[in-house]
Amino acid sequence: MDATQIDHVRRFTRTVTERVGVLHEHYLGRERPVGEARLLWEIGERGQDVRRLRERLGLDSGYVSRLLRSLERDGLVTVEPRPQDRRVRTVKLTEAGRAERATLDRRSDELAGSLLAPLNTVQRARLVAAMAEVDRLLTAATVTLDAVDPGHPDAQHCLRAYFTELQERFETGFDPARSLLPNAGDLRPPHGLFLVARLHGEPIGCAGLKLPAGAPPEIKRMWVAPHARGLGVARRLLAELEARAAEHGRDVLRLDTNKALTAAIALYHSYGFQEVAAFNDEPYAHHWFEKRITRPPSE
Amino acid sequence: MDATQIDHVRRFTRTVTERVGVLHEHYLGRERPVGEARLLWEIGERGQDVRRLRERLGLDSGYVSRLLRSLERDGLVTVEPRPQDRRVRTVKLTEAGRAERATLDRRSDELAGSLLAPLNTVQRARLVAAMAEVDRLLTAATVTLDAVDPGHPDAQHCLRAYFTELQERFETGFDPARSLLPNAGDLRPPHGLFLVARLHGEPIGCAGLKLPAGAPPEIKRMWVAPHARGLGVARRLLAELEARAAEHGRDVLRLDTNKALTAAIALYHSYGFQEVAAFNDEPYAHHWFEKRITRPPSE
DNA sequence: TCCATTCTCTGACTCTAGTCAGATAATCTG
DNA sequence: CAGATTATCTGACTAGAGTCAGAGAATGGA
Repeated sequence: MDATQIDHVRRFTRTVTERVGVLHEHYLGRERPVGEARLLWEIGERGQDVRRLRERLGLDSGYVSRLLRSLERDGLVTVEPRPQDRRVRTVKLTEAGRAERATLDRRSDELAGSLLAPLNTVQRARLVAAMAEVDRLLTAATVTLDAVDPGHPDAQHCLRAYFTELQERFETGFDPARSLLPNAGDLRPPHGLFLVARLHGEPIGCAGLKLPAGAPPEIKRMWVAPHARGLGVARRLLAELEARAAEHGRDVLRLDTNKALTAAIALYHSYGFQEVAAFNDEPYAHHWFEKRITRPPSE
Repeated sequence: MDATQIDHVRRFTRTVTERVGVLHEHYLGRERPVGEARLLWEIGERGQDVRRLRERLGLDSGYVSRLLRSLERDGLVTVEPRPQDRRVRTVKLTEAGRAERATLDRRSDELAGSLLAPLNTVQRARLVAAMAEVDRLLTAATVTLDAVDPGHPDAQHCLRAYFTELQERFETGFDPARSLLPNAGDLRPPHGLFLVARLHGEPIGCAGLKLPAGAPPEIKRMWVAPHARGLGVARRLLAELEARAAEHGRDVLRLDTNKALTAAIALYHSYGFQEVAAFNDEPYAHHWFEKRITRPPSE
């Protein structure tokens, strides 16, 4: 990370906070305080639990409560206990609330328009492309990787989604019980580990590492949610597993995969894996890969 | 401006305000309120007039005064009347103020670093490049063009800078009195007009249009400050003059230029001007251009 | 010289945004 | 069923950010 990079980022944050920040206030913070507007937005068309709102916006419970009272007074929302659990309260937009949210929506469009308006067609296209790139990479930078127990709800969520996807994509279908790793529970220390990738707290990907005694470690159950693809999450998962395997003193990494998973196969190649002869009799595998582990790539 | 462009911009502002905005608060708003920090930053190493600070930050005079008192109490700045005009007060950083500003500076670097940290080398390079592009184009979008009297201080500033530059770049030097337009005062209605481009209120470029009765309008005195080049300001000035000439019912636009101004010549070509035979005897001109005016390009 | 103007400051406000310490009600656990 | 836990609410605060109406000093112009 060199000084000119830092300098560019600083210029960027300065320009953006000045230009976008100021306009943001100007367009969105007009007749409604920003806190209420954010809440109104986050409630969404279909309603939300108060608890979730608090989590999503990272706000104090008392504060949210007060904001909701204010929105309620203005007739924009209704707050009611959830029938199944009357401690939890659910917020819904009223007709007026929906209308207010729609104007916020329109303001957002106006803001976007005002940023583009002074530019000519070529500049606009470039700005939009650059913004999409910044958006994508900043989003990628907020993805966190954590080792969790394979039984953790987030891990289970990813595994279920993974199995469903395999079921759809393999020509033979997929039944985890017939695979060589029927039980993901094996992917916990000391026999392995399991990583979950999260974006804004939501699980969006996973990868497991099997650490058999006396045999090379194997990558298993790697998956990234469709909406999170293109962020480099899979590559980060690979790098993290490689680093962890190295920490365990291992010097080679293995994996097997199905011919239907073309994107994954391309990733393994580009990440430095070499195709090798079958080293197990996984019924769903068509390709086997191996990579010698060095120190984790210094950055 | 289509819907997917708007959508990309909206995603961008959302991601950026969430990620950059939050970190900004976290890193910069620590021991000092944001208002004071901004002020401290804007004072700069060499001191500033209070009036200028107010203008730059767009703050109420009472508010700035209060912020300065607070910084003064903390021993970070000294405020003194300016000897020439004792109404105006000038703020200077003390040693402690300079130190505080340096820590803000370091925090800014840390913020930038934290944005880049989770990414790998390739992603970093891409993010930085995209940020530089966004920065450049958002800056370009904040440039304003206004018709002013050629005698306006901002116009005079640009003309002086323009003449100085020509003096340096023409092999023969340049003396405005020997040119065909000795007096820029002719570039005011009804015989012409004069545009000034400004960025954050500072003049960064200009262009004049001569509207002689019975002859095609001519572009004169077009200049963009070196630090503002690459923002498409010259192109915008051309487009604006073209539109104004069209409003005056004119259907052709002319200009002459010196062979030393290669970038300008390239711009004229790419903007649709055709080189023509000399239509005047401007002593400093080597090339003469003409363009038929249509309706201003619709965007 | 006097009056208008410019620049800054002070006092008295307002509104957001948010924190913190309980109180209360519903639900879960043993 | 008692006690712990969870989800929400209320009251009492604080700090930041800014507005507005003058007051007062210095300066410029007729």
